Amino acid sequence: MKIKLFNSLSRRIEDFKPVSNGEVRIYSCGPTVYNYAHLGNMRAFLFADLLQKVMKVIGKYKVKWVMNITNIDDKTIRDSQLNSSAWNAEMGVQTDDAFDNLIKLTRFYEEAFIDDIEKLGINRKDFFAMPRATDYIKEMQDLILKILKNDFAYISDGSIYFNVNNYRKTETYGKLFKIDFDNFVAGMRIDSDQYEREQANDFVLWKSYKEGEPFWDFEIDGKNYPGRPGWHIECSAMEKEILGLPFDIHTGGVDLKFPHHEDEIAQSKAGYGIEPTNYWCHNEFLEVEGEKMSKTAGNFFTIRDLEEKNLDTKDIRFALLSAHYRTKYNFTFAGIEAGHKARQRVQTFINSILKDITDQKKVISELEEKRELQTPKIQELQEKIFSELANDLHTPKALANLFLFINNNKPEELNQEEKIDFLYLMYQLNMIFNAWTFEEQKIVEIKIPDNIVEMAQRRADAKKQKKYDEADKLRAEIMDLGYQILDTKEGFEINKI
RNA sequence: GGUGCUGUAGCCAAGUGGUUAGGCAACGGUCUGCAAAACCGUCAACACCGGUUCGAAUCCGGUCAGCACCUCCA
Repeated sequence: MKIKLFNSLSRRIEDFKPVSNGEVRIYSCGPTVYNYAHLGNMRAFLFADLLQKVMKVIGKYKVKWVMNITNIDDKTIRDSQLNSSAWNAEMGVQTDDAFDNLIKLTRFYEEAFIDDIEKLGINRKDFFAMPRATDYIKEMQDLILKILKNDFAYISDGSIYFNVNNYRKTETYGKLFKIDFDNFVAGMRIDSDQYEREQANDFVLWKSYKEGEPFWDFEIDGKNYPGRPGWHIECSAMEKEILGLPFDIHTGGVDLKFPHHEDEIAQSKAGYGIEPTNYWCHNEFLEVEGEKMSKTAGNFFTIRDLEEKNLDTKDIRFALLSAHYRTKYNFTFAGIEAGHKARQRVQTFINSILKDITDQKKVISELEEKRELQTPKIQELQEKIFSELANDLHTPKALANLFLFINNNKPEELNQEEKIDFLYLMYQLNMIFNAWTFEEQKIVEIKIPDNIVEMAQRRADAKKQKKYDEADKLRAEIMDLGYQILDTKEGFEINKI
């Protein structure tokens, strides 16, 4: 199915056409690993994951998905410095080697990051690569040399800056973000080091070495400029090296449009002579109870925080995916609960279908095999759901269609073929949403301890004799022991909670 | 100041000029001694004021309110 995407370059929804047939190359701005990623970060990564999954499942593309790990920047350096208060024992022992400390700290948070996204249903195996910035210093230096050679950069006080004014003579600076240059420059001068730069809005490509910081040698025309890369150059070099230019889609949060992505375009054009990508896709922010969530504001939740509050990470994924990625998502605990209920309703429906299938085991084991839908009813449902997802990843409408189907169809009214088709469709859909399970539904004989069964029996007897106080008391006791009594027409059931 | 976004029922959230978005909650019902679960049903909205139109949540103008980015930030 043809995919449509909103492209930040044109500010409209466009038909997606890959650079090479049948393959999509995606680069996603990844985390800066100086702390645990928070839920707001996660929305960006969930969006990127949604995109690559839709490309695979609905677009039938082969996907190369790259997400970088920014492990060198002001914050990773700050927090890894000797005697930093951000250091903890799990990272190891600090040495007087700044680079060694940097790697220890960032590897620690990198591992934590991957754990966290996997909890949210993002599979690390889906990444073609997760390059670390420090592994591509050479490539960054090569790009900087090219930009210098093309006269779009200058050296000042040991640092190297991009010359925006020169660039603007022949190129557009402000493709993703309309810039009012008069105002923009004036505003920027206040906080910037104007003595070092020809223009306040010139951004840094290479920062000169400072005492106690990790650094790399950089020889230009026989002279060494020890230092480290600027933030924007990292992505430009890595995406070219790993994916080649131009690749298909670059993702990130809306805040990255400027300056980060604007600068990526400029660097790539100025150095390689080509823009990095054909489609820029940006997700909107996540807010908490209507307020912006950010690292600096301190009102953020990490995945770990939410797990401590006993939230199911599957519910978090589902809730975030049930809003469109280009609208602000308002995170509330009530919203997560609503998402949980909604997700369970679908699961219940799937389970009732499974219950009615004659050879469940076989059907489940064959779900992952390629298969054409046979029944018009489910074909129609698939068409509705898939075309919504293909239309700029419209998950809310896709889910609305699913719920309409569930509301209008009873499991027992579907015939055997329709049931199998439905399961197959849901299996496909689950490759995107990662919210449901397909497990054999049987009357499971859970081992209930004898004393619990005995108590339940006593409660049933009490109930029969209309001694409800006693019955309720026993029910409460059983609940405290971790079991739940459910009355049925036949008698009662005991479930482990 | 510049750039941009948003304002839809109790809450969340789609809406591409005309026909039920959807979810949660609530309420009613089936089932229960009561519950729980499940299922069935009901319910409501378009910030405000003008305009265009046979018809506007949707287009245009204005007003008000909120938010974000321009500074590290997904």
